[in-house]
Amino acid sequence: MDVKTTCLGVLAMGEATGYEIRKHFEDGPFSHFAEGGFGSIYPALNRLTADGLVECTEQAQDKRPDKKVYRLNDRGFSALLQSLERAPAEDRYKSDLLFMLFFADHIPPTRLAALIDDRIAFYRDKLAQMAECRQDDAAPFGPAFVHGFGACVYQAALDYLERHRAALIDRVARAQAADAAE
Amino acid sequence: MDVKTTCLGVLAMGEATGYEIRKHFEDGPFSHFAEGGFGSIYPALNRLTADGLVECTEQAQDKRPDKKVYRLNDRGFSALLQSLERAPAEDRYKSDLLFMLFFADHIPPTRLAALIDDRIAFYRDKLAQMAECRQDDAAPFGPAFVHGFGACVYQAALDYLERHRAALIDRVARAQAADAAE
DNA sequence: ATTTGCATATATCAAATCGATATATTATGT
DNA sequence: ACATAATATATCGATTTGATATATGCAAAT
Repeated sequence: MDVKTTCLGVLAMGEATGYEIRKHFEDGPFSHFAEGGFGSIYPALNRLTADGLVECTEQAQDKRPDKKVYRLNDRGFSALLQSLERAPAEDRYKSDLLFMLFFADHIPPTRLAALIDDRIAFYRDKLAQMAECRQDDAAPFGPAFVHGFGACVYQAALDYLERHRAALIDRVARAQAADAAE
Repeated sequence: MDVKTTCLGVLAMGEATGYEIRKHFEDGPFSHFAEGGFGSIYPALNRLTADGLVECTEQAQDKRPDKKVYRLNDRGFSALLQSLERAPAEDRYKSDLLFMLFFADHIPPTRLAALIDDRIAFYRDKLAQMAECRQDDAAPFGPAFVHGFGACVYQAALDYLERHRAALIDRVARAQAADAAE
């Protein structure tokens, strides 16, 4: 599922600029499972336009760069539906924090605490933010299902960190103290 | 955290070939939070060798390509510890399946069921596999903490799919039937 | 009996993506 | 007064992905 396809997905929810698509990847309902920076979004939109899957209207703005508003057309919507027929690739998860915590035994306990606390705060924020945006009843079921999945997984991650934080820090502190004493 | 650093991480657990590092990314204790194919691992190992962070011993094999066994040296270990001091990047999660399920309302219920069932089977396998590899008591705490985190999150994802599978499929089926009837 | 596929191993390369930077203006916070 | 964030597009080197090439042994299915 490349950036072109995820852009089609965002545009299926309504017209948007490249800048707005980026925001959807960061904050919106796509943020839990899609990604993409400007460096991939803008070329993708150019390509989609050239391939005739989206249409672009330039809107001049006072004291701002021109907006390029992209809109999905019928061929674009078909392309999106086709992408839903292919077998999904495996999920991909990458976490610097978990890599670091794997080597927790080599990290000072105070830093360990700071790292975990930051992530706890992050998950709390995320969950609070997600709790706010409840859907209206007429909404389609897909987005609600995916939203619920994201919330559920974030909650599990948060709970785990809160439940095991103290034990990890305590054990590492003891081990390091014993090691220093030799 | 680039592939060079994650390779250092794997090599900190013991010497390995590029091929074996790949397997660690796929199955081993790093698989929940690190990634990398041959196309990034082999260049990374060449680079690490050139930079003097790892050492390489070629082992000729009968009827097999030569093995290149890589081993972390002191400078390499220092580099790994230094990477633990930097601020971790945000986690990155990408899921084709969730993208597709976001548009569940456009997917036939039978396919929806197949997609979800496949993922349920995947999570069950993964969790069974993870349950097997228990650690010995003398092991460092970091790997156990990260292992527990992974298991906890996978379990939450599995539970969610099992609990909400039927409702999603049922609702989508009704909506599509109503839509077809017009 | 034979083909198909998987495991062992390294390597390369085009295409895709990332991450930082450039440009320009306004609004907001310190 | 000054710095930072937000709005908006664009580029570009560096990194990563995903597919393919090469070579062989072994096991399982046809």
